Formats: sequence, structure tokens, C-alpha cells
Amino acid sequence: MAGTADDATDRRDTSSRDKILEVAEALFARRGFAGVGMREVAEAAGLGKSSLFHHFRSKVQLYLAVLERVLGRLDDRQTAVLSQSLAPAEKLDRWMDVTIDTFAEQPASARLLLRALFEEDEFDGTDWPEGQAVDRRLASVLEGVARLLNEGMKKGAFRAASTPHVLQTLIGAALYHFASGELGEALLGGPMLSADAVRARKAEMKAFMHHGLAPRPAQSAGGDES
Amino acid sequence: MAGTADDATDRRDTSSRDKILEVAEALFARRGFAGVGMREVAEAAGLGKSSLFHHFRSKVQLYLAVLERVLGRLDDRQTAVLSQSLAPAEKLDRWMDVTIDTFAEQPASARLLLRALFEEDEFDGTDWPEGQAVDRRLASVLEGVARLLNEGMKKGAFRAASTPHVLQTLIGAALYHFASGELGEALLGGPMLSADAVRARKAEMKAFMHHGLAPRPAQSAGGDES
DNA sequence: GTCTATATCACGATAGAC
DNA sequence: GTCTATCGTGATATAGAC
Repeated sequence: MAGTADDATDRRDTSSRDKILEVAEALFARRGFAGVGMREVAEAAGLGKSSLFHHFRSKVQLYLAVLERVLGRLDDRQTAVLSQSLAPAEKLDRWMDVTIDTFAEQPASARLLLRALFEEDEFDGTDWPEGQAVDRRLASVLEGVARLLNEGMKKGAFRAASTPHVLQTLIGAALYHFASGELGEALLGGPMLSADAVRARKAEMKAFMHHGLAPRPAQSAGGDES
Repeated sequence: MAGTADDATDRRDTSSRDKILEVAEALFARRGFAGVGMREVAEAAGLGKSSLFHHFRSKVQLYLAVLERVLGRLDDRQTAVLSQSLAPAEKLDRWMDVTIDTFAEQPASARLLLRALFEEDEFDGTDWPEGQAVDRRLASVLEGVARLLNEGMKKGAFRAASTPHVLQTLIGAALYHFASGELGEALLGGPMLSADAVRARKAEMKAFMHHGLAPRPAQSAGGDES
């Protein structure tokens, strides 16, 4: 696996809080905020329901803590790559490497993030104080890669494209793939998290991005039926 | 808007069933299966809760009916395009036109479909008989565009790529964009469903696909940090 | 077909013993 | 920090009058 080593080693003396976050991450990823009950989380973590409420005062607080942990892991690794001094195209490749590795190593994170991005939670705002940490992490992730794209376009390493649209495509291509689970594996005809499958996805996304962002005048597409 | 005219015209003599499906589609899209209550659907449709259960025997049945309607609308329009005799590249452009138009004209459909694809419902199988219609529609959508991609590669119109991976990228780029709602509009800095914004998304996706599928040998990407 | 009532159950959250 | 017991609410779903 990649650089960071603070992961799931020695799980034995893990605190209850970490265990809760671990199982809650998997459950929220699979069935969403409304689809998971605190009783279910408690049982999966090996506790009673009241003990769970001792660690997290409310379901929203637990959900936001899970989200912040997932976003934090991703943000830290991406920020490390983005702070290196590399040519934009090379840096974008590294960004895709580390992003895809994170999704592949933590299978729940892609689904959880995809939900968080399109599900318009009512608690990612100013209402819940814990939501601010989530908002900061999300902004850091998005602004980091947006800055890279803009820099690359200014330097002529990428064609002049719409940064938001490229971002949307990048998010969709990376996040959806690893969130697609069963259906994705049915399409691929095999596992999606094996070393080979992860390598294949990286190659595929890099090929698309290399060609799609190549610094040549974009060919004006055909007609428009609407 | 586009060709089909069976849309929301003369809503006055719409039956209760259609009204229910309409409001349920919007609600399920926004908050998912578990996040929506039958009482809420009934009230939004202007009925009592029991009247709703008269039209749909269970919540699962209602959800599957909504899904089938959304998938059916998409499948019908895509199939019409795919059955035309056009060159693969041109046909893929038309496929993207009609797909994006459908998502843009029915704003709930993208979110609903995205959920259906990655949420691994337990009722999309053999358990519920209504789920088979949903499965058929989904298979038709996926197989249709997969056939087009394979045909294009065989004819040399597209580079030899992994059809499943291209499919995943295509789904992610089209579906996520129109499902991204608030966040997407925040990134774009404006509305995402306006005629201009829809045109811009079509152009962006076509540019990426034209370049990403261009029939030249794919350049072998750089290193791999994992 | 639509309604009022009701049955049954699980939910989030709290109280308080240990 | 974990437990049992409980509160109040809202969930899906049904019964039966009109």
C-alpha cells in the first residue's frame, strides 16, 4: 500500500470510538444516513445503544464525524501530492494515483463521499458546528485540484477548458467507479478492488484525462438535437 | 425541448397514480428510499395515507414503479437513437445528446438513477416481481451503449479500450454531473439546467469522449505510486 | 377511491443503576 | 463507560365505513 501507515494496524487496542466510526462508515456508506439505525451501529460495534449515545450525542454528530474522517484521509493524501513541485500533467497523474488508491483501500469511502456530494444534507451547514469541519475538508479537496487544473491551463500543459466541468467529470469518473460496487463488478466481469483492477482503472482514467486535456484546440462537436 | 411530447402537458386530468409517481420520484430522488415516508408522499400528492396504499400495496412497490418509469423514459429515447443507422462516433454523440437532455428535462431522474446504480437495493432482484421490469430496463440501457462502443472499436472508429471502463466513465460523467445539484451549481457558479449550461455540458462530454476514444494508440501513462 | 381510526413496531434519545 | 428500562414519536401497513 501507499505511504501513510497510520491505518488499520493493531486493531486490538482500538478505542470504542474508533470501532464505532469504523462500522458506522461501512453502514452509512451502504444504506445512507436515513437507512441506518443507531441500534444497528451499536450492535455492529459490539455495544449497547446507550453506550453509543455516550460517545456520540446524536446520530447527526456520528454521521458528521464519519464524514470528516473519510474526507480528512483523502484530503491529507491529496494535499501531500499537490504540495510537491511537479509539472501539472505529472502532478495530476499523482493526484489520480493517490485518490484512486484511497478509494480502493477504503472501500466504503467512495460511496460515502458520493452520497455526501449529491445528497444535499441539511446538516452540512452552519446548523451543526461539526459540519464546519466537513465543509472545510470538502472545500480543501475541491480547491486543491481546481488550483492544479487552473495552473496547468495557464502554463499550457492542459487545453483551455472549463475547470468546473473537468472537475465534475473527474469526480464522476473516479468516485462513481469505486462506488458502483456490485453493478460495477458485474460490468467488469470480476473484482474491482484487486491490484490489477485498480491499476487498470488508473490507466483508463489517465488515458482519458491525457487525451481529454491535451493542449490542442478542442474539436467543435457535431450538431445538437435539442 | 426535445422530440417527445407526452410530458407534463394537461396535468388536470392526470390520474392519482400518475400524480403519486410524479411526487414520489422527486422525493425519492432527494432523500432516498429510507428517507421518505409514505405519509409524506401521500400529502405531497394531495391524498390520505390509506389512499396511497390503495394504489401501491407497499413502499417497495411504489419505489420500483418510480424507478421503472424513470428508466423506461431513458431507455426508450436511447433505444430510438441506437436503432438509427449512423456511424459509431456520430451515434455516440446522439446518445449523449438524448441522455443529457433526459437528465436535464427531468431533474429528478439523474439522482434517482445514480442512487439505484450504487445503492445495491435488496429489492432489485428476484424477491420482488416488480424488480424484474427494473432489471430489464437497466440491462437494456447498459447493453445498448455497450454494443455501440464495441461496434465502434471493431470498426476502428474508437480506440481499442476496455468497454466496461469506458462505460463506467460515461455513466459517472453524465449521471453524477446532473445529480450533483447544489454542489455542482456552486462549482459552475450558476444554474446547471439552463439551455446554455446543458449545451456546455454536452460540448464538454463530447470533447472528452472524442479525444479519449480517438482511434490512436493509447499513450502508456507514467508511473504508479502504489 | 378516499377517508378515519388503529395495530404494531422501530426509531432517536434519556434516566439512572452499576 | 456500559448497561436495562423507558419515553415519545413516527414508521409501514390494515380494517372497515362511506
